[in-house]
Amino acid sequence: MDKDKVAEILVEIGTLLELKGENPFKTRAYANGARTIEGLNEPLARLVAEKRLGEIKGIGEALEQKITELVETGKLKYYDELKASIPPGLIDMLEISGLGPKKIQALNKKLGVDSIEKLEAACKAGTVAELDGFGEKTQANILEGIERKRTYASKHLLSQALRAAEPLLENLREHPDVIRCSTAGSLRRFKEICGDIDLLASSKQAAAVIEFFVSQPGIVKVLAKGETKASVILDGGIQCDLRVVSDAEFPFALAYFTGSKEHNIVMRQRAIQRGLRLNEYGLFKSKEETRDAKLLVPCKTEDEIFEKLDLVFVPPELREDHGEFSAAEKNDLPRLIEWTDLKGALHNHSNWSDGKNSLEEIAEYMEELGLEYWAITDHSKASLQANGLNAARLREQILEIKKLNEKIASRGSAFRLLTGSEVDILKDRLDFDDDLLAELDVVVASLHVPSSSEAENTKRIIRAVENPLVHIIGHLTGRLLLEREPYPVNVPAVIDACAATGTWLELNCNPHRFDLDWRHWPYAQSKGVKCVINPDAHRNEHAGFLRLGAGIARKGWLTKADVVNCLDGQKLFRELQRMSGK
DNA sequence: GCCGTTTTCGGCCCGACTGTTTTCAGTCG
Repeated sequence: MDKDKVAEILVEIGTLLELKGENPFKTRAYANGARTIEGLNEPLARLVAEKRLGEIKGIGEALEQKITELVETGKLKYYDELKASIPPGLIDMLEISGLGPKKIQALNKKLGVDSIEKLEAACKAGTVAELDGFGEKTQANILEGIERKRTYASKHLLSQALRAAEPLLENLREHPDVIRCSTAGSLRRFKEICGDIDLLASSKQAAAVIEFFVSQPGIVKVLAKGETKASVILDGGIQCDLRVVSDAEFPFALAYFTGSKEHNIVMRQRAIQRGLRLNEYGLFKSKEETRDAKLLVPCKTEDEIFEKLDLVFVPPELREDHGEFSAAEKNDLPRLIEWTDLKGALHNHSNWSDGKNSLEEIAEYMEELGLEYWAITDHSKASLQANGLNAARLREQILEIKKLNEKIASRGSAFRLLTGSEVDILKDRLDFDDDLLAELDVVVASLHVPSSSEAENTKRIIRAVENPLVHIIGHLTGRLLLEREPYPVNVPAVIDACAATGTWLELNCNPHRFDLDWRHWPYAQSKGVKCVINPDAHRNEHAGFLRLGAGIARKGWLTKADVVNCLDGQKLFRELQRMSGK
């Protein structure tokens, strides 16, 4: 069993224990263990075989035994028994906002509710309101929560969350009572999927800012509104929370609301170890709760908070407790890539296959953006649904692009379109012969019709990796976020193969894909495998995906040196030619 | 369930908001 599946089961055990009313620290131990396993850079099977799991922080005796059983037998008796003891409907109920383990337990024990349907019926019959600790209001909120869960998914693409957040932030910024404001939460950390939007503002007039916020256009419901905090549902179903603090508190609140839960726990632990207390209002020289300004360790920015905890500044994207603390302690954090480092892209489409724009339109637009190169890699003939090019049309396109490039050069511009193909990885070969591939500047090989077998997919992809004419493996796992699971493929094995041949791996920055996932990049980087951030653009506006892609690359700890399309035109052309032996 | 320069037991991050209460439990982030 692979590490992702193991991690998934550990998370589920944590959830099940939570529903049983177990000690919350115990349930957290499972969630922590899952994250630790997920973030391993070493093959889990090897750690198990060498009995070294226990050496990892966060994995104790009990978890070591359970993970070993999972890896060696593919099953876990403890998990199966636990799962059988809890009606599956209770887990679904956890997704209703306002319902947690305690309430669900009470509903289950006293009313026999074990599914969302039964819960809805009980609410409508009025029996929920009669329970101790419940009331009319709670009953109504549960019904509303059920309705909301049905109407809206509670997960949103990063790009959608950004689009919804930007106008709100813009308006807040212009409000006269707002001193500073920022996104926070998963959005600021650049998670590929956001559950909600977190906004933070500083002001001397918190109440006025809250009032202003809840009256914004596009708000369909106000869920909660207090003196310093409001929660609303936006058109489209995204929940948005605003917190308002004083300006002195702002950096502390920003750090607090940006870090993942796990990151924040470590931050607070570091404060405690230093005899301090950290919360969203400040860092205090105190062991008890306080907001006493005399005890405050003043910090004007987030940098200073990290400094006081003997850390260098950790960029928001890294605040996941995925190793940033040990690196920041040693001043060993990488200088992450910036989106402005990107000089072009190597996987894009035109109206010759399934894209919208013509070659001329693309060249003009990308040159205008200040990019140095843009590869046209239309689909190959096997992708019928995408109007893939056959050999004759591709050769025709190569000529077109050469002519267009001459025209651009004659104007004295250094911008170039590159010829290329996104060639299908077929069952036993690539969709084009090597002769044709050798005529192209860039070859991206992608698997579009995977098999259901991991071994088979991995074998096909590695065969493409080993073809010296293939520069890049496109969207390695084929996932579509919130739509389609990744197809089964042994990612570390492909990374190892790329390391051996020098083949590049794509970070497809279409916001529906973000494939390869950021969690895999530290391993790729450790093996010296280079990344190419590609928008897979099907229309000119998709060039904007590059900015998102750089954010995801930052989340994967990548630097300018790790990303091929940070090279300027000349260097990149030389690299492409060197790889294919020209 | 994990962990240890307050160590092998007794801690484990912290505060806002809501609804049900009349001092607090549950939930959320």
